Order: sequence, then C-alpha cells, then structure tokens
Amino acid sequence: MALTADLVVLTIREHQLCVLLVERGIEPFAGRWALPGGFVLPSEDLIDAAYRELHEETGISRGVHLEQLATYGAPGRDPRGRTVTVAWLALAPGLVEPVAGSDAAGATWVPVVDATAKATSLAFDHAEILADGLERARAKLEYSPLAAAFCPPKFTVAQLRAVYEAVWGQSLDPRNFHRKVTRTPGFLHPTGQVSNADGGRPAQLFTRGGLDVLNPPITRH
Amino acid sequence: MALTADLVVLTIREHQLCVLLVERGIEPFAGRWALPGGFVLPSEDLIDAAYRELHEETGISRGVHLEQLATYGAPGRDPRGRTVTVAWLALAPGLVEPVAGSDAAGATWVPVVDATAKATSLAFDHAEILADGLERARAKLEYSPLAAAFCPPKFTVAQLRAVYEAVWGQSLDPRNFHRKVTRTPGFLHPTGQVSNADGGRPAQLFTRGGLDVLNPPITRH
DNA sequence: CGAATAGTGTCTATCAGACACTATGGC
DNA sequence: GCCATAGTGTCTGATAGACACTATTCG
Repeated sequence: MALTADLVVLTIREHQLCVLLVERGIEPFAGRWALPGGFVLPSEDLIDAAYRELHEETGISRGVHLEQLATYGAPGRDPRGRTVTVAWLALAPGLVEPVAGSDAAGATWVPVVDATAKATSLAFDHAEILADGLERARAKLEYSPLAAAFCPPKFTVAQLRAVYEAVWGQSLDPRNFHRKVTRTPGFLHPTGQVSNADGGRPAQLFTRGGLDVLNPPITRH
Repeated sequence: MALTADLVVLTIREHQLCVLLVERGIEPFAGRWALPGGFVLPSEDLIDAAYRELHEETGISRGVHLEQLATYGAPGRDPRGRTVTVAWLALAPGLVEPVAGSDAAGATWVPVVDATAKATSLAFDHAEILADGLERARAKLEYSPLAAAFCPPKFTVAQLRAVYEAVWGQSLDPRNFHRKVTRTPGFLHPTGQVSNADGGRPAQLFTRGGLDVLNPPITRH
C-alpha cells in the first residue's frame, strides 16, 4: 500500500485565485498537469510530509496555513497500483514564487478558473481534490480569519477584501466590509502604520489577530 | 504500510449523546476501549471499508450518515508498526442496537460524557479522534440538516430539538426552535401525520427535507 | 378541571446591506 | 480643483431571543 501526500496550494496573484500545479515528467500521466505531492516517508508524520513537499515545490517553510483536506483511495485512482493519498490545503501569501529547481519539472501558479476549466486534463483524481480544496477554502473564509493567510504579515483592509473577492469571485461593498472586519474583535490588530500604495487616502496597516473563529461570520452574498 | 478505517459512531439514547466503543480482545491495548474499525482490504474503496466495518459492528447498513473525518498517521500511534487510519464519522438513529456476535468482543453505546472523561484509557490515539468527531458533529449541526440523521424516518420537532440539546449539551427554547426549523424551507417535510407519544398536544410528524445547507444556521447560543 | 406539550404572535436589540457623506492622499 | 481610495454615519428590512398567549391532548 503506497501512501502519498498531495497539496492544493492556493494564493492570490493579480487579484486572481491561483493554484500551484506541476507538469508531470514521468509516467503515468507524463506531460499532464498535477497537484504537487509525493510519497510519505516510512517514519514521517503525515503533516511533516506535507510541509516537506510544500517546501520542495515552493521554497517556503513558514507563514503558510496548512490543514488536512481529505484522503482519497479509490482502488483504480493510480494505474501503477493501490495508492492512497492524503490531500492538504495550503494558503500562501501572494509574493511567493515557485522554485523550478526541485523535482518538479515546472511548478506554476495557474488561475483556478483555467485549472477548473481544464479539469479533465489533470492527472489522477486531482480535479476532484482541487474542487474539494476550493470548496473548503471558500467555506472557511466565512467563519474563520483564514483570508489573512493569503496576505503578507502587514496588510490593509483593501488587501484583505481583495482576497475575499478573488476567492469568492464576487465584489463586496468596501465600506460595509471595512466596518465588519474592523469591528470584529480579535480579527485584525492595528499597527498604527499606514500604506499609501494605491494613490488614494493612506490606509491603516493591520496584522492578523489571534481569533480563530469569526462570529458572526463574513457572509457570502 | 498498514491502512485501517476507524469509526466514530454517534447516536442519541435516552437524551444522551453516545458513542459506540468496543473492548479490545487482543494486544495491543487488550481490554481497553477503542473505536470500532479494522483493516482496509487490498482493493476496497475507503468508504466501502467504513460501511463494512459499520455493518459488522452495528448490523445496520442503511439510513446512516457517514462522512470522512480525518486521517491519522503519527509514526508511533500503533506499537505494532506504521499504521495509518482513515477515521469516519457516522450518525445513527437512536433505535439501533449494536451486535455482539461479530468480531467485536463487546460493542457498547457509551455516553460521550463518560467516554471523554476516561479519554486517557482509550486505545491508540482514539481519544483525539473521538474529540475531533464530536467537534465536527457539533459544528455541523449549526449549518447542516444533519441532526435529522439521528432521528427515525418520521420525527417530531421535539425529537429534533432533543438531538440538538444532547449534542450541544444545552437546552433550547422550544418555541423559537420550532419556528426556526419549520420556517427554513427545505429542512423539514410535513407528512400530515401526528404523534401523541408525549402526553400533550399531538405533534406533527416530519421527514427530512432535501436541503443540505442551512442558511441561516441554527445558532448555538 | 389541571398538567403537559404543541404551536403562534409580538416585542426588542442587533445586524447586514445600501448608500450618503467626510477624510486624506496624488496629480 | 479633480480623482481615487479610506473610513464613518445612517437608514431599513430581517432576524434571534425572550416570552405572552392559544391549541389540543390525557387523566
């Protein structure tokens, strides 16, 4: 019984939700796009395998949210034989560049709209895993402060709103959003610094607060 | 690499949330309580293994909600060697009796207050798995119509409320609860029949509606 | 009748969404 | 001044929770 760890790594680039995909260099599915991943080592904890693969593909090892997604083990999912994969969801800030110098022939950020449109061209059952990961991410933005995981350590309310808009694919009222997130105690921690990167009035910079459940949630429409 | 399926099977008995536990007959952890489970067969789908184990322990094969919980694979979790387990959450109506004639030395419904109090006496990492299952069940009652999975095919609003009260461990206002669940379109489907089992005014009997997400949710205080 | 449970109506505080308005920067 | 973005105030409709009240059965 072979055990692997596969990763749904999401980030925001140019206001678009993107997923990290690799082009497979070997059979099966050589030349096809796949989620990054690999075998779990014999005495390695499952989450350590996920962190290791994440580091090998992206070069990053800190500041990334990582949570277990689900486990997939349909008997025919790998033509080489029985392989069970534990899938993980990782959320990375937008500034991360994937490294091509690893075992990934070419790791690239692909907009999820493109990836899901070409879902049938993904290797193994990775289209299903990707869909589950997207659903999990979209749902968790509502009731957890997870959106901040897509932002750099210090960020503005507008940056945070851009995350919600990219993940949900819908625009939100900037004024109501601002009021909502700043008046949820523990969600954001003000730094006193400002950023005027966008040409308008300078915006306050925040860091992530210690909250882990949003109550009331940020509602999606 | 050994792969197993373990089950957190919950039900309501006498207004108490109970979990199905078995007494282990063999080493390791012989004589200790454990979650029911067993090995996944070489060419068996993961969910089929979960259904099979569930059937072997409880005799039931239909009308049970079953969903994947998480996968646990810490290197030292099984003293016999590397074993990864996919844990499942099952919710059963209250009338189910466990069968003792299977490979389980003795499967019993244990109130979760007792099971969590004696958490350290559970085999393997089953205390952690049980805690995760309980947390999942409690959270899902809020935003899904899952509570009906604890009820027989036809049930009253009071029975449904008893599920929420047992799982959450808090009492709810019967009048507001009634208004809430009956005015959420698609949650409950009226049958036109009544039940007068409780001595007061006869109550309407409902079946589960087709809804799969409660919006707005049933809030937990 | 009283006791018990089922079910409805109503009040109030709160909140999401819409949107007018003010604040503060660059050009 | 003009434009863009940041941030606040206010109105309205919806809703959760508290609880008075009516309805229907049993004994």
